[in-house]
Amino acid sequence: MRVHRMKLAGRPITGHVIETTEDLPAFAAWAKQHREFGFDNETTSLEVYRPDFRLRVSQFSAGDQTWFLPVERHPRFAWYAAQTVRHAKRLYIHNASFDLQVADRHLGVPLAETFPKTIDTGILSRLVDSRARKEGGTGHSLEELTETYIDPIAAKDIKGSVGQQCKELKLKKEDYFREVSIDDEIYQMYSLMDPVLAWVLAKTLLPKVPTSARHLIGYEHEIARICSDISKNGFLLDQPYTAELATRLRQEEEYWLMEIEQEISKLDFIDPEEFNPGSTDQVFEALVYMGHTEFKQTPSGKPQVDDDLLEYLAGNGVYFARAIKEYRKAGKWAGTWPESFLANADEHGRCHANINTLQARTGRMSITGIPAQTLPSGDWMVRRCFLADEGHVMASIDYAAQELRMAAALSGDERMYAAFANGEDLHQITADAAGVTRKVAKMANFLVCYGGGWKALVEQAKIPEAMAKKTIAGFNAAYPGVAKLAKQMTRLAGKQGYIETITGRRLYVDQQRSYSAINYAIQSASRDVTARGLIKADKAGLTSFLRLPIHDEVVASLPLKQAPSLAKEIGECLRTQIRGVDFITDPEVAQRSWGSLYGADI
DNA sequence: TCCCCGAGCGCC
DNA sequence: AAAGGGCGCTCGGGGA
Repeated sequence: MRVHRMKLAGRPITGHVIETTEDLPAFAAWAKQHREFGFDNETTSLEVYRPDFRLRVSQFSAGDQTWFLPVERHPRFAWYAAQTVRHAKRLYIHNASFDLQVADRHLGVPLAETFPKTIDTGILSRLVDSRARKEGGTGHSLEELTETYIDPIAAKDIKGSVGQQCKELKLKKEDYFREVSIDDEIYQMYSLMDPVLAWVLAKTLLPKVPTSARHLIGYEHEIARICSDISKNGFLLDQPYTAELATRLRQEEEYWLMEIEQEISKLDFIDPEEFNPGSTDQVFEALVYMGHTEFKQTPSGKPQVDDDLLEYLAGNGVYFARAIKEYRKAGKWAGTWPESFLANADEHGRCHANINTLQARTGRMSITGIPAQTLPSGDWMVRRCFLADEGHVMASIDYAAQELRMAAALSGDERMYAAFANGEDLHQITADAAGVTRKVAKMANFLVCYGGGWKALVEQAKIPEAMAKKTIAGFNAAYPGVAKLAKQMTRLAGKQGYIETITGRRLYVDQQRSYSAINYAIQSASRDVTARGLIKADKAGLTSFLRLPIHDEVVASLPLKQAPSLAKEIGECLRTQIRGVDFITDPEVAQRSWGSLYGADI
């Protein structure tokens, strides 16, 4: 046994490092005396389901005592870690979705057993203040929370020591946790402190959750458990198709690169060998040499070379612009999607998305790993990479105009309410009121919910100022209740610095942008509509069919024969009513691939 | 060399 | 009066 004497906020902390099986009885005796533990794991990476992933250490703490079990050393260490997790009545964990999926997969303690007794400090932190640090909040990393709530010096030490060690060991940060020796003193002390911090943070944060949001604590843990189950399910990848797609896109990229070099070699000013078409600055320079002088500016004042500009130039016969556009697209598509899917797949060819259930400041979820919320929807080729399970077909269950319905529910606008109740076309109503096309009116409808104004509409719809102003005025005339709500919420946000959603969530709003309050209220409450739907679907025993939640949609893999009825059942679970407004869903069943919901024929 | 950030673009 | 909300990922560039 090795003992580390540490300090946190002036108080002594004793760290015990188990080295041999002879140390285990002391750990067992200590663990037996406690029912509440801070819990954490050190692993080789964050990708729990990759074949080369390993659990290295499990750490438990209670009060000022903390223990380090090097489970990679001996199966008995893992057994003791599993027993302690089982024996606990309460676990305090920072970002529990990760550690509990680790415990599920590598210690054999199922999510259904661990989640109900867990307090996740990541969840608490987001209920106290959902903002990232750069948005003016505390942030949500262990280091940031420690700095804010416990001990700034300890926080700095933690981060500093690992950073310094990386330099000393000549390791990149991403390699550190895999390569560092388990006997390393700094690694041990860093690891020993984490569960202590989770324990202290939990006790500190619990009373800081606003009263209105108290009831969300259990609810958010439930959602986190369901989404962990969905992550664990994984999404089957069509590996041959995906590999072929990646190759094809890289070939396209190569082709366009040669075309670009051709064009550049026509200029005397630039060496084609030196030219990098991925660099916005260099593309700008080349365009200037070619005689183009009109550029918009980016927010930081640099010349803007975006798709709009390239498209415009390509339309005017500038082949170089077209080549750059196609080159960019092919490279981005290959790298962001098919190649990353292949790299992410587990040994059964399944990709496990990492679902951050409270990522956005509005509480909206985000998904990494499979960046599911960013896949192209105008083209099926990327979604075609994913398949329903053997004997299954893909289904999508999405809400019809979820956010606009929320605008109706929150504002109580009679015209909007009636439009939904009677199945009228909301976009047409705005179009008629403003005397513009339905397409422009539709943009305006969404824009107003985003807190936007006529200027944004000019940009998006590419229409003259006067028409944009007329459209926004038309919207306000058609739905006066929404305009009134926007005004009210803006005023409230400006006055108290935050708003409270209909589910009780407190959302801080930047003073300079208090107009965004209405969007926060709509987006956040909409997120809770989907999240409540997930809970209902889970209670109905449908979680094993779910593959991804995507804002206002759930993607599922359903057994072929029961697919229509199961899709309908999921749809019923998601469906709800708020203040008399129906949140209806539209279940859709297609073929085997996700792409078949977007036009692919398989 | 590593890390962070802005620009750009994909989605809801 | 007007104010476009929320994400993830990649790349290049520049600072440490």
